[in-house]
Formats: sequence, structure tokens, C-alpha cells
Amino acid sequence: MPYLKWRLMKLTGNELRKKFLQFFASKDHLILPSYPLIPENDPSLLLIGAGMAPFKPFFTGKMTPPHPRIATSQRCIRTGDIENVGRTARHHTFFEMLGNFSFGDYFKKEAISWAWEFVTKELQLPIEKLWITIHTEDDEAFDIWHDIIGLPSERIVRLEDNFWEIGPGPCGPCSEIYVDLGEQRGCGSPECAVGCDCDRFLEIWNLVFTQFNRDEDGNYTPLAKKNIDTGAGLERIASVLQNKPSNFETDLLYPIIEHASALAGVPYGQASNSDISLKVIADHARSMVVMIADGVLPSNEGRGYVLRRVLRRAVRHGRLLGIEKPFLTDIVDVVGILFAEPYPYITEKKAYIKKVVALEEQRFHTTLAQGTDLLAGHIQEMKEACREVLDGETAFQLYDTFGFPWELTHEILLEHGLRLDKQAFDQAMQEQRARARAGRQENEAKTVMPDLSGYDVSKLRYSETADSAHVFLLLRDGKVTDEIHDGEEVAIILDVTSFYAEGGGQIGDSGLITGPMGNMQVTVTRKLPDGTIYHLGQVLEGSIKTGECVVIQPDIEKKRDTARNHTATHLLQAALRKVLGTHVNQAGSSVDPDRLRFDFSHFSPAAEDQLAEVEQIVNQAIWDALSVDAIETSQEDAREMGAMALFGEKYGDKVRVVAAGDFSKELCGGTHVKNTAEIGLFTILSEAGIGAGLRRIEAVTGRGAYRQLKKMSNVLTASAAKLKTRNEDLPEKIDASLAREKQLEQELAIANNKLDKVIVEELIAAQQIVGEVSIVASQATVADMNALRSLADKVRDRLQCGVVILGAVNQDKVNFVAMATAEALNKGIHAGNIVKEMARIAGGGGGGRPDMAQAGGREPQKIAAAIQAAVAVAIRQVSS
RNA sequence: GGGGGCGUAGCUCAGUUGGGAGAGCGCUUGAUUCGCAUUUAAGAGGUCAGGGGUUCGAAUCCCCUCGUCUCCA
Repeated sequence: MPYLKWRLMKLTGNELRKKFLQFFASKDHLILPSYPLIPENDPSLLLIGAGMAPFKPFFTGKMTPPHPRIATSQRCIRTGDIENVGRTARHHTFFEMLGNFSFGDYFKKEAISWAWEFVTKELQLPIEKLWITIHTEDDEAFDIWHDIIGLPSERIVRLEDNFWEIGPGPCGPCSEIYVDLGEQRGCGSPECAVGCDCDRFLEIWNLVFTQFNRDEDGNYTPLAKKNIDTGAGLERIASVLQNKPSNFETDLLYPIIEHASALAGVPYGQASNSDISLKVIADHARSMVVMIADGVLPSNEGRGYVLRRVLRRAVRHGRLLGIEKPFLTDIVDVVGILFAEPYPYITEKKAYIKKVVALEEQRFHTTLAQGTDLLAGHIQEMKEACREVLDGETAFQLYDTFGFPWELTHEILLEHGLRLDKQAFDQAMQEQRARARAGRQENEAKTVMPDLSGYDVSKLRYSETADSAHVFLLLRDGKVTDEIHDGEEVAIILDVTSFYAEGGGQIGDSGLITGPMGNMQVTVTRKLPDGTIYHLGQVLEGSIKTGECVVIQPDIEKKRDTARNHTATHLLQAALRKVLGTHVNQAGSSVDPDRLRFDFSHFSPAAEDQLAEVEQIVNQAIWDALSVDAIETSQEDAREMGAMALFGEKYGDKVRVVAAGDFSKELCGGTHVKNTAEIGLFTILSEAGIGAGLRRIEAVTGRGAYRQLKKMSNVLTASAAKLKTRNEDLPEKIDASLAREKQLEQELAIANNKLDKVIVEELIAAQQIVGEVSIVASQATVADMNALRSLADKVRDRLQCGVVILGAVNQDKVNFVAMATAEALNKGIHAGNIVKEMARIAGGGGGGRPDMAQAGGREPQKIAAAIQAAVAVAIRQVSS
């Protein structure tokens, strides 16, 4: 039954997305694919959370956009309101944001007109149901809505909140379009109006007019180039068009609910609690699938933790619905079908996604089982102690340390008629948050990046073959200067440079820049988000001035070693995929002159023979002397060639494909050798796990590999020399040596045993009897504490009722042991007190049980006195 | 980035102001049996994650590193 009594044009989510992009394409917008969720070049962001996020450098002017008008449907993750998901009609952790953007091009008039045209003409939403909000002081926007669009002023609401800013930077007022979904969706309050928190007025479109720059002191200055940033939630608009009470009933999500509902045997619409769970599963399923497809793996930190939390919440809500066994992998299939059109790469990666999901779901079940056991223990204790409330600290420990959801703790307690101290639990949680925040503030060290706004950097370039250049800009302490002098730490920007900048996991070049009046040592080469390369280092001699012609000399040996390692990294990835499987995906890499490091997704340690095979394949590719070529081409052609890209699609009209023969093809901007033969040799140093489903391989090439092998062969030769054998006979020699060692040990044990028997006889013979207790006390000559103890053991076993007290000098120290038979204990003997007295005399300490105690001291010369005193103590014990 | 837990035999784990490294399963050998399962006896298997410190003495206490689980950001 339709929810609204309007005539609507029915559009599927996919049709809506397409219609939006087509509409803005007709308004001269460049249509770009959604960026991957993992932000490139923006470490301040965990995940893309808004349509404009990938365009930040365009908005700030740090980078020039490929076209002044762009439109996208951007996939986004937000978990700030995760608790609301499923409880409202519109909260999601995953959603798609439709957006049209202007970078210093069109402004309010066009943005408003086109939004209105799209909503009313293309989507044919009824005008009488639409409401507009603007910022209180934005008369310009009011005039456009009122005079040009022709809306009556009572439908244009001024709101103080309609201002968009996040700290210092570009900001400005915004204007929103709301749909009135009717009173039945409202809160019923007489004050209910646009801006109310309830579900009656649904915001479907937000236009941000970035027209100011906010500085550190809070001053607002108008921007020379004004921007437009639009955010229109795909799911929300779909819910209106499809006449559904919430986003969850749209075709973008409902199939997942249907599936989960069938799986659990719980119909949708039956009860609000089970509906919430079904909605949570639907939402979280989309999040986890897209995150994994974009290269996120479950982990205990960062974006991996976001994924883990979402996935585990889905499992938990499955359990609430009564699904006890793993079910998420099946859900992946459903999500895959839903996303087949907009995100075909998800279909390609489906097997991989399912594997990741299955492993994590399994892991969570283990965590739950562990927590259940622990809680059962606590409940047992509580019942025995007749307590009814589980203290918050324990509940928090279950949650914090063992990852057991507190809601489950609560439920299980209820089943036993017990309660949870939720207040104390929340308090502990607050403290944990405060600790984390406090720890965070300490390291907000910002890296100083040169600010080049106002300079035309479009002609600066990188050229591998450049050997001289002109100084474009000099910076000292982040400030532009004309001249730099010896000893100063500076940044230098050249019109052309052959220094490769740090990026794509490859370390930047270092080297020398020499001018007519001085020179500088470049230690680090980096680049700005717009690609401008800058060199950091110290002036060694004289001075360098802006505009001077300088000779540029990167360290060539270092450059070549780095190139060897980088090309080898590509070969390694190709080899790993051959040996371990195509689920191997790059998860990060680091290349410098000394070694290469490659992180990749894989679910178990690579076996030794697999590593050997990988090493062999890489070396074969080196011996095959494959030519390495870099080809600039389009995104589509690169895909067709089968080039490996990091995650999902990337924007860019031109990409660089680095190919080593037919063996490896990868998108890469780094430096490489011309022919794989230059790499010389490749050796894996180590393979290790660096997190759930993530492995790391470290390897060396060329000179590094030679050094490594030489080092190992030296170790081998030295070892063989020590054992007086040849290298190749070393294993047999060691086996023989170990066998002989074992045999000697056994023989020694037998001999000692025999010797002990004699000593035991002598000691027994010398026993003195006090009352009915035999006292055996003597100095002994033994190798160590263990031998002394074992000797005492044998003496005690020969006594019916007695105590044995032994002392032995061991290097510069003295050891004591005292043992008593069970009968002797009854007569008052206490070994612990005996050794304490001995230790006191010998300058040490000791203790133990009444039947066995040991002690030691630093004064071996007092051994005789100590034993004498011990006997005295034993006699007193027997007599008292 | 900040907290907490864990790391002991091939596996699952126990180990008490710091005082003798253990259990179950698995493994090897013998006995039982026509043979197997079973039962039973014996045995092998440990740098107590690694390093440093305190102590006469550290699996145990303290510090650092690594691995792993978990919460917060």
C-alpha cells in the first residue's frame, strides 16, 4: 500500500543514480566514478564520509580539478550515529551521496536552479510538498528562491544552523530542499516544522555555498573563487520516489531484509525490535561488503576496526533474530547482486569478500563463546555470594578486554534473575574515552608543508633526465625567502627536477643541489597534493638565491637500488598471486634502497616451500631479462590490459602502467629499472603476519641480496669451521653432536646416581638422632641447586622420620636445602624455618614449605657455621 | 595514537607473599587382541614468546621489545 497519496514517478535506485549523473552531464559536468572509500593522500580521514571529501584539494585550491564542474555518486561510510541505524528511517553507516560540484565556476543561481529543475522536472516531485531552508543572513539565496524560482516566502525557512564549516578553511551558508511527507509521519507536536527532528520533513538535498575562508582566529574573508558542494542522499530520494516509509524499504536495501527475514524465519513488520535488527543487518551488510571490496580488512585499529565493529554488530543482530550459525557470507551474495550495476568490481571480488567475512564471523563466534564462559563464572560466584548486581567494572572488563557485547551480558544476567550495574559500566566507558582523548592530544605534530597558494605552479615538472634547473622558490621555516645560507634547514622548489618525491610507498631521492655561490644537501624529497615537488635539506656551503641556475644531482646509486627494489616488488606481487592465489591484494608497500617490504592480504602463513617457489619465480623473471616499460594510457585501456590497480577504480584521465614483459602489469608512478635483469638477484628475508588476514614479506635485491647471501654463507663457513667439518656436512655433524650430547647426559646421570648412593650411605651413617627424629646434616659437593635437591631427596627417602640439611658452595655463593619426612613434620620439624636461619648466617634469604625449603647466601665461608646452626634449630624444633 | 588481557609440551590449558615445570588429548614403544577399536604400562617431547632488571633463587615481581585478542579515538 502506497505510503503517500501522491502520483509519483517510479524509479529504481539505479535509475535514479543514472538520471542524476545524466542530468548534470547535460549541464556540462564531468562525470566521475565513485572514489574508493580509502582516501588517497589524506591521512586525516579514516574513510570517505561525504561526496565532497575526495575533492578537498580542489576546494582549497591546492590542486586544479580536471574540469571546473564535476558530478559523482560517491559511496560513503559514517559510523558516528551507528546506534541510530535501524531506529530511524534514514540513518546509515553506508550510503551513496549524489553531488554536483563547482570549483570557482558557477555559484548559487545555477546550483539552486538546477537542483530545483532536477527535483521538480526530472523527478516530478510535487512542488506544493517541497520546502526550502536557507541561512538566516543569506538574502542572496532567498532572492533566488523567491524571485527566480518563484517560491512564496513562507515556504523558505531561515535557519541559524544552515552554515557549513569544519575548523579553519573554506566554509559558507547552505540551503536545503525538504519534502513534507505528511502529518502522519510527524511527531504530532504543534510546533512541528521544517528542521524538526522527526520524520515528517525529509531533507533530500543540501547545497553548500563555500564563499568564505575562515582563518585560525575565526575571521571570515570572502573567497576569490567560490565553490558549490552538493549532497543529496540517494537512499532518501529513492524512499520518496518509491513511496516507502523508510530508506530500508527501497530496492537499494529491501532485498537484504527479505533474505535475512527468510533466513531467520522472522517476518518483516511483525515487531519493532526484530525490524530494527533486520534493518541493521541490511545496512551493515552493505557497509562491510563495500569496505572489504575497497581493501579494508577487519582489524583492531583504524578503518579495520570500523569494519570489524560493523560486521560484529550485524552478527549480533542476527543472533537477536535467532540466527545462531554463521550467515553473513550468504548475505554477501545478495549485496553483490544489488551492487552489480554501480560497482561491478564487487562482483569480481565476491569470493575474496566472502572469505574475509567468513573468517571474521568465525572469529567473533570464538570471542562470544569465550565471553559466555567468563560470564558464567561470574554468575556462579554471584550466586554463591548471594549478590544480585554484577559490578560495572567486571561488566566493562568483559566488554573492553574480551570484546563481549554488554547487551549480551545484560540479557544473560536477566535470564538468571540478576542485574547489571549499567551506571558504573557507563562511567568506566567514559573514563576509557577520556584516556584515549588525552593520549591523542600529545601527538598533534603537523608536518610543515609549503603553502604555495598565489604561485603559479603549473609549469613545474619532473624529468628523469634533467641535470640543471632554476630555483623557483626558497622557504625557511615555512616562509618564502630570497636567499638561503650555509647551515640553514630549508625547502627548495625548482622549475624542473630529477629528484623523485616520496610516494606510492617509494622513498624520495636524496642528493646534492649546487648553485654558483653554494650548495645544499637534499635529505628528503616530497610532493604536495597537487604534485609540486619540494626538496628538504641543509645548505652545506655558501648561499643559494631564487632564480639562480643550479646543478641537480640525485644520489644515483641510491636511485638505482631503489628502482631495483621497486620493480622487484611488482614481480613479487605477480609471483605471490601465482603461488598463493588471486586473493592476494597489495595492502601497502615500502621501497627504499636497502630493502623492500610488501604487505598483502592472505589468510594463513605462507609455507616455506611456497616462499621458496615465489622466490624462484621472481628470480626466473629476472633471469628472463624482461623489458620494463611505462605506458601512459587511459583508465579503461589499463583495465583492459589487466593491470593491477590498488583498490576499486581510481579517477584520472591518464594513468601510468608499468609492465615487466607479460609477467606483471601494475598502475604505478614510481621509478623502475629498464630491464628486470638489472635487479640481479632477489632474496626473501622474512614472512610474517601483521594483523588478521594480512602478511608482510621483506626482501632484498641486487647488492643487498648479495650482501645477505654472503653474510649467511660466512655464518655457515664459520660454523662448519668450529665443528671441523665441511659446509655441506654440517647438518649431519650437528645431529651426531646432539646425539652424543644426549648420550653423555644419560651416562653422567647414571654415574651421578651411583655416586649419590655412596654419598647417601655416608650421610645416613653420620646421622644423629634426637628424640625419634634423625638429623642428617652435611656439606656436599655438587654441580648446582638441582643436584643438591636431588641428593637431599634420596637421603630423605631413606629416612623413616627425619630431616636432611645440606649445603653446597656454588661459585661465589652458597646454596642450602632442607627436607623433612611426613613423620618428622609431626614431631615439629619445619624446613622453612631451618633454611631461614642458615640463610641469615650466610648473608642471604630463603624459604619454602615445611617439608621442603631452599635458601642461598653470599658468604660461602660461613657454610659450616650455617649447617651447625641449622642442626641446632632442628633440635630445638624437636624438643619444643 | 591511548588503555586492558593473553603468550607454558604438537593441541587445549592448569601452575597458590617467588622455592622441585604439570594435566588432558595427541605421538613413540611394549603388553592385551587373529587383526582393529578398547584397555594398560613405559617413554619421548619445554630457551615457560624474546631481552634486561630485582633476588641466594623468577614461569611467577618490575622495565623494554615482539606476537595475538579486545575496547576507545
